[in-house]
Amino acid sequence: MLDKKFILENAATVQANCDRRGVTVNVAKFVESETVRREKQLEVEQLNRQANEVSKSIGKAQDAEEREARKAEGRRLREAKDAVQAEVDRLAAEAAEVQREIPNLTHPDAPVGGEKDALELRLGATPKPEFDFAPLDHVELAEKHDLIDFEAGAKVAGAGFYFLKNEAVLLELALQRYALDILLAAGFTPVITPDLARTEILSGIGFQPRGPETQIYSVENTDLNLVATAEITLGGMLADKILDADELPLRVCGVSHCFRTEAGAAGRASRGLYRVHQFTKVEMFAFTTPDGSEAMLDELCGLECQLFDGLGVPYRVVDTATGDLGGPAYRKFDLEAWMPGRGEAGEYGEVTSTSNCTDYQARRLGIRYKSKGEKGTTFVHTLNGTAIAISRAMIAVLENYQQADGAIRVPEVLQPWVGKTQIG
RNA sequence: GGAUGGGUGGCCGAGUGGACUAAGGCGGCAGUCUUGAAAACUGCUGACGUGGCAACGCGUCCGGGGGUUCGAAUCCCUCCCCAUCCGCCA
Repeated sequence: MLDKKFILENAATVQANCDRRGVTVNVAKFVESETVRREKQLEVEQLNRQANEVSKSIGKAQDAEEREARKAEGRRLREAKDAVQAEVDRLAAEAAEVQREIPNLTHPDAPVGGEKDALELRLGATPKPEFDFAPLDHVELAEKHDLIDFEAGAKVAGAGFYFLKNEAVLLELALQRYALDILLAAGFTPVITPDLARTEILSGIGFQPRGPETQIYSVENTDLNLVATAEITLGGMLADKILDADELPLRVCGVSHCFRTEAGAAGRASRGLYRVHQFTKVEMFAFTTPDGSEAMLDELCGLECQLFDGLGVPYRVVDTATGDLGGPAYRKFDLEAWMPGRGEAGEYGEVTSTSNCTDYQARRLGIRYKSKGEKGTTFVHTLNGTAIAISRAMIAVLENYQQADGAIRVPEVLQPWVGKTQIG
């Protein structure tokens, strides 16, 4: 979330930013509640100070009568304080409600508009494959080679779940190892995170688990939720910590399962593995100083490119438009892989996403840093990026690597872990 | 699931109603000594909010919430979390 004082002092800018992002928020209402709250808060502090003075004087009272008189005075002051405090609490809740809805600021270079207005920045190293046959989509390929059982998934857990079988299992593990090796070389600390997290952590990262259109599965009778991404657990890992400036930037990568309800999403574009309720993901996360986050966003995006160039999958990089940014993101780059079986004659489909969330998450999670020899603390900047989301990477690999005879070649970088050069 | 013990500043840890203005230590910063460093010694050193150019002042904060009291880290209620042991278990 944004700093209260910042919103007060830049109300017009904040409102304009919300409008550009297509988020309906009444910033003026926040300003009104917060302004009055501050005035009332001063009253509370005055009354507290007076009451404290009275309390301290009681021990020095000369006689019982004076002591009783001062007790009464103290009681009166505390009651007066409680009344004003109640008003302050009400106003604070009112302001907080608006504050929670206000998204992060936006990078000035981000394209303005909606999903269609994403700006293509560059293409990957691998050209789109030229097929002299009609390519199959991953669902057909998976069926042909007995790689995925959607029917059993639906029976056991419902539509959107699946069993991976045979080489698909080896591919999943190979993709994880492939990503981890590259990230280890890039200085990331590998982590396997919990697959569940407390509501408080989810909302710190910017998810709203109990809302009506939530993407999040919650566990009944507990405060736990299935995580939608390891971004949640990796950010939460350092919640309430004060780091040393020397430790920054901190790079961690987490392996977790990801669970998403995908409420309201269905249709041809969601066929097969593309939009599922559960998948495995290797996620990058970084904590930086404020002046280090822009470079880190480029670093994370560069790693995503390295990963997909290495896999030999064609892709493009896009700069997400303002209206399509999630609340915490200041700027977001997506990699869209070429999926020959998608749509009528192949389409790009999102496979990774990397965001600079500046201090928006850190402020909620209480993650700060301290520089040697300086007083005070500063909120860190947090960034996240997909290394490999297994299900979508698997679509891209299967569809791009299919052969005329129906076999699927295994990308060279995965062969050591898959243990074969082709499937079928 | 059962039993017990815990949650206090960046970290460790003392503190059972009024000088807590939270002891002490570690760490950090500055200085003395030293060619330099280390050691030793001396001093400073929590967070957030608020007012002030500043010195500094005021308020809040001892896991969360509620209560008792003129006054709570301390007493009461409640919830959460952590540790250890037992039971069960991959």
